[in-house]
Amino acid sequence: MPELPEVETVVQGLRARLEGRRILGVSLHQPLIVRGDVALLRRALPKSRIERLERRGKFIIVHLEKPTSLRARHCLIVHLGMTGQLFCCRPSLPYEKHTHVTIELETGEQLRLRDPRRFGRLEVIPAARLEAYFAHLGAEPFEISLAEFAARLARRKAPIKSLLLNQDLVRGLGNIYSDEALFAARIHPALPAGRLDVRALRRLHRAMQRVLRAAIAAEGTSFSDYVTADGRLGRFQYRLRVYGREGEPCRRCRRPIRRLVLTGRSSHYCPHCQPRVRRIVTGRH
DNA sequence: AGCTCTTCCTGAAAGC
DNA sequence: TGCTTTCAGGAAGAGC
Repeated sequence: MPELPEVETVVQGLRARLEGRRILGVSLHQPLIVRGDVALLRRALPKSRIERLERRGKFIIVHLEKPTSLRARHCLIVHLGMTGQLFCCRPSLPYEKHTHVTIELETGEQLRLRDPRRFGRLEVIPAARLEAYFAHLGAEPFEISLAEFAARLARRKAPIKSLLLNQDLVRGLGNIYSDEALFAARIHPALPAGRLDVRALRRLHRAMQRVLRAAIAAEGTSFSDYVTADGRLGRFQYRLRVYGREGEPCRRCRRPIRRLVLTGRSSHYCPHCQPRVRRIVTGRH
């Protein structure tokens, strides 16, 4: 599942092959992957030059220079959903199933978007609408201060795990890195966020940044479909402490990792290393 | 406003 | 063995 480290790895890998290059054309094999104005996408991409790539949370933003055929600058926005792959390849590479979009580049290469589960999206918007488009998104995990992080979680009653997944607070964490950050900070995923004390908040703020940096250094976690921009696998799956390890021994205390469901998402944790500091009323049982 | 549930989609895994 | 059912999850939108 592409989360911040996977998206960052893809963006870094694509920069050298895309920035400064011109787009020749675009083919939509599965138009349903496109959100918003499909006609605009078909108009804006051909003949545009790619100025630069940017990541915001789990979104990829391709900034396009203004082609002579259009009045304004535009941006291509890509979200990889949970099985999306965005990669450069030679045109001779056979089309894999679920390849939805092909973008032809002046270099002779192709930029392809493949996404078996189709939770991803592709959209072109005028550059002037970019900030409004992302207005709801929370802060970057590497930019948010501890004070701001604490303020956003204060008095919230939802489980801390659920709020880490909420992109409006902090952007970029998904199920894997939320679980890993909570383990590293020794915080139980079901704990209401507002009950975290200052020390727990500091541990979580640090753990979140440390886990994400380590995952970026390892080029992400290849758990299901994720590959880098060159089609290689990430390496962080070998360093996961709790995610996907239900029943296996905790790497710290050797007790079995458990799994519980919070707001429809599985949470992996160690009951011993991540104790409930106070009794939680869950409303279940 | 805050929180939870549902929906979209496919393939792998579990169940019978 | 082979078919059917269940499950996984990001984020938008509905509902409470």
